Amino acid sequence: MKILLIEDEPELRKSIKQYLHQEGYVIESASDFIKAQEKVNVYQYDCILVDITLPYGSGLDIIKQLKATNSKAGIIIISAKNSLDDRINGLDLGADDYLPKPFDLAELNARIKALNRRRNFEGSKSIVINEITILPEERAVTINNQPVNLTTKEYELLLFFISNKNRVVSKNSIAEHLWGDDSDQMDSHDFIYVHLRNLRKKLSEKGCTDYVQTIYGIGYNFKIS
Amino acid sequence: MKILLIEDEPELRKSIKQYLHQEGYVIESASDFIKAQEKVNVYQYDCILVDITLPYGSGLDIIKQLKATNSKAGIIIISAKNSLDDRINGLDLGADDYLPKPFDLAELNARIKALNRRRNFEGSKSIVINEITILPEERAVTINNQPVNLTTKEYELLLFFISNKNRVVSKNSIAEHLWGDDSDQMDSHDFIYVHLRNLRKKLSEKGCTDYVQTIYGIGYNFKIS
DNA sequence: TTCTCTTCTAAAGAATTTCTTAAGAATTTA
DNA sequence: TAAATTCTTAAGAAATTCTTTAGAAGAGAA
Repeated sequence: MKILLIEDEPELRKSIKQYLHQEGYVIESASDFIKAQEKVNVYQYDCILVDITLPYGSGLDIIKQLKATNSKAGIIIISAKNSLDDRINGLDLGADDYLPKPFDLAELNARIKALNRRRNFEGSKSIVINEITILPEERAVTINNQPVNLTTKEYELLLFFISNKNRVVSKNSIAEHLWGDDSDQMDSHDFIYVHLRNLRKKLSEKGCTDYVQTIYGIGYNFKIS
Repeated sequence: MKILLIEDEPELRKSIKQYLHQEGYVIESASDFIKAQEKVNVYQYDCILVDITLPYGSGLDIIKQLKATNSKAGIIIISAKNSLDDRINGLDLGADDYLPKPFDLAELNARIKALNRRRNFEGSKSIVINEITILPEERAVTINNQPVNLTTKEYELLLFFISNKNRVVSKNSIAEHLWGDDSDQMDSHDFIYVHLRNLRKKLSEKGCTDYVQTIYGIGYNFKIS
């Protein structure tokens, strides 16, 4: 968890750095607009704390720049300028939160945590299991960067296995998860064999074998080391 | 461009709806707090026009709710209560603009446009996706500098795809965005196939193929690298 | 109005996925 | 080992979803 603090006032900068370091964050800082720009252009951060009034430029322009480059960092404005206009401007530009000075360091920490909670919650951008990568938003699966075309059932099956990795899942629990209520009304679950086979085949065609182990009479186990 | 109007006064509601419809927006409305809540919880809007004084509740609580759920909709307060307090309250809660009643419909339109300009790329001068260039202000699309004639639906469809690039969009979400309320009353969404086909055709005539990928049984994915 | 362009309806058939069935292989049990 | 059970694989039927076409209905402009 890497944070960039953009703040010109030395005392405040120092105390924030110290505090957040204690909280377990990796924290860097910039003391003016130009230094901030340099940092932002070169490194990636998970979160950026930015003051609006800076020597040589405005924090708002930093935010603009971050957004223009599609930075994925969360942005929290920390500013004494708590006029509504500034606040609205900042949030409009895409900042995630606004914290008026003076503020409690614990409050800042809470905001950072909340921001993280929010953005991790937005659905993890990717799930990586060795050579298998899943991008849920794209509903796409790649193995060694080669796309794998999975049908709905195959995709759901894979996701179910992965969310139960290194755990044995029964045929029944698979059926329940993939077919829900309908699974009761089905007189056999044999077609799971078919979907599983197709999934295994597609995975092994890309070189992924032995992931889904059969536990005879019990179920299956998606094993990853 | 989908707008939700929350306003209890029938006459005003009707005239705003009519006006904004003419301006080319997809517009839905809610006449009280409870109906507004239902709408807001279920659908996504680009912009929400909200009156503060409503039957069964306050518009301010709607705004709170929107912010709590991380809604990305722009919020414009339209209210007769133009006391400074209310205004500040609303803006503090995260509303983007405040329009005191009575107001000119043209003024409302201008505010909506300004809000859009601020928050999404509809305001940006141009959107460039490889060989595709879109000039939102002119509502013009070119491919390799050759103009492409798109109908309204095709244009909106393209914009919706691009604003969700590399993400799967379902047929339902397409319908909701392009037809709003009306999409419920339609017994099928098959006509999306037609518009999509026409869009694909026009794109491919200029050499743009394979942008819109079909995710069988799920939806579509506008893929750009 | 008449003309034109856009949007929607309807329907055929192509493509894809899902499920059924069944033969045979593997594993367990007796 | 023989029998019973469970799993793998394959082929194909059934169901679903998508593409494409043609044309009717509707909206807007001349």
